[in-house]
Amino acid sequence: MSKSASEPADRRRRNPRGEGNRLRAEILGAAAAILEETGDESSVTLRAIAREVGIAAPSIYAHFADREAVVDQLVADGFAEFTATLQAAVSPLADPVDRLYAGCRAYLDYAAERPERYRILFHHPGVKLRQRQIDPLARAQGAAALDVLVQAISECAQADRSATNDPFADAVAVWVALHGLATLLAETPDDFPWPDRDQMLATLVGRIAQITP
Amino acid sequence: MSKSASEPADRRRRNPRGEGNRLRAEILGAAAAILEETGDESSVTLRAIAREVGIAAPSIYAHFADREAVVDQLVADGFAEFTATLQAAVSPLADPVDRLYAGCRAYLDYAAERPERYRILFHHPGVKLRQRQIDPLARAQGAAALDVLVQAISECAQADRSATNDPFADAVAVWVALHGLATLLAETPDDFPWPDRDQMLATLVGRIAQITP
DNA sequence: TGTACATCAGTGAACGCGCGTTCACTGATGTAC
DNA sequence: TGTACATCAGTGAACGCGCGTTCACTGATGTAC
Repeated sequence: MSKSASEPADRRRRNPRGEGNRLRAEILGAAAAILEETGDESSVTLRAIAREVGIAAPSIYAHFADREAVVDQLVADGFAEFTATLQAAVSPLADPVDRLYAGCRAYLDYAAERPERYRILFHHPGVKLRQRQIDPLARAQGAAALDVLVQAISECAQADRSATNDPFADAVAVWVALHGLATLLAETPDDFPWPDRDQMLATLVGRIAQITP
Repeated sequence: MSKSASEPADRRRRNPRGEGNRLRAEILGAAAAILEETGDESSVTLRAIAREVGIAAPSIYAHFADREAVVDQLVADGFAEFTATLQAAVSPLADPVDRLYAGCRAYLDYAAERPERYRILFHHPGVKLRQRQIDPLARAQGAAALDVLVQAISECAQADRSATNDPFADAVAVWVALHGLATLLAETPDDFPWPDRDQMLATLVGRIAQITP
């Protein structure tokens, strides 16, 4: 009916000349949606993406070299988003202990809200994939995410709020614990008797980073 | 050549009447091998299993209802094996702190030696799978594995070697940390600057379970 | 001991499906005149 | 302003593949007599 030319939801209207990137973004969005809905990376097929977007499958090749390239971009974008989320959670706070806990909470929240998106950041199925070059940008983003924890713990130590004498090792330990908690929360049967989330965080983060009470 | 009748490696000799279970075991072994080699559950196909064992694919249906049943059995057997490994590591030791650390070390060793086998214990890809009934036996085995940690920490507390006042919550926290460490050790790039494994264990287990020095 | 026969572990061909990818193409859009 | 044309975003048919699963079957094994 109403074919108002500027309607952004007016989907299958072909994109004007310079704006091929609109389709590119739609492809990535559809891929992310399928990943989250199915909970299975192997369900993110070019044909499923094309169905979701409403295009023909070969149209994707104008924007990505192959299926692998789409998934790689999903991982790269996910790392950027994840790291930005952590940094945004930490930056407005002044107290170093508050910053540490806020970063950890943001970590768990991200994993809870986008469990599959989170998962693909740290799991690359298939031996061949694991031997493939890891995108250096994604790598840097991952390092930046870990650095949020390293910095927070260092600040705690400087403010005499942490007894750590190896902030990096302790940040890695906190990361390990957060990763375990994030993934197991998503996999555990509904009736598993999880302790309270904040008690859990206090146990894991507070004790591992040796936060003084 | 030598067709010595009792040769166990004499593969494609048809099994005698009552021993159809021999093929069943071969199927599971092949499935486990494929899983570990490819690092990808979706590579464990009935046809791949049949190729590996040296049978026709439909032969599998005499022993399993469908592909799903094979993977389910892999998970169930994995849980039994994993739990038995933990218990075996703990049982010969007397000192409660030694028992706790031995259990944790066995946990990490199992995950390092059979990374994919370990992974499928705690990750069920696909939303539908996650809604499927979890095998009650596997569930009980999982609870028994966690119980190794709960008992060890309780014993530490009773021997005044741990300051915990909630052994279950602290055992869950240790489990979370072990799971995170086990999975991240397998996924991290080769040049990631991991702290020493025993330092890592001391940090995670010692601090979380509040082991007194 | 010898023979006929029932059992049942395993087979081979076939099905329909969804996939990634290729290829030659179409037709709306923007531009040159 | 009007028309011819080049561009290029997106198409539709087709390919070969590996998959799960079905079906009617085969033929070695063990047993009954």
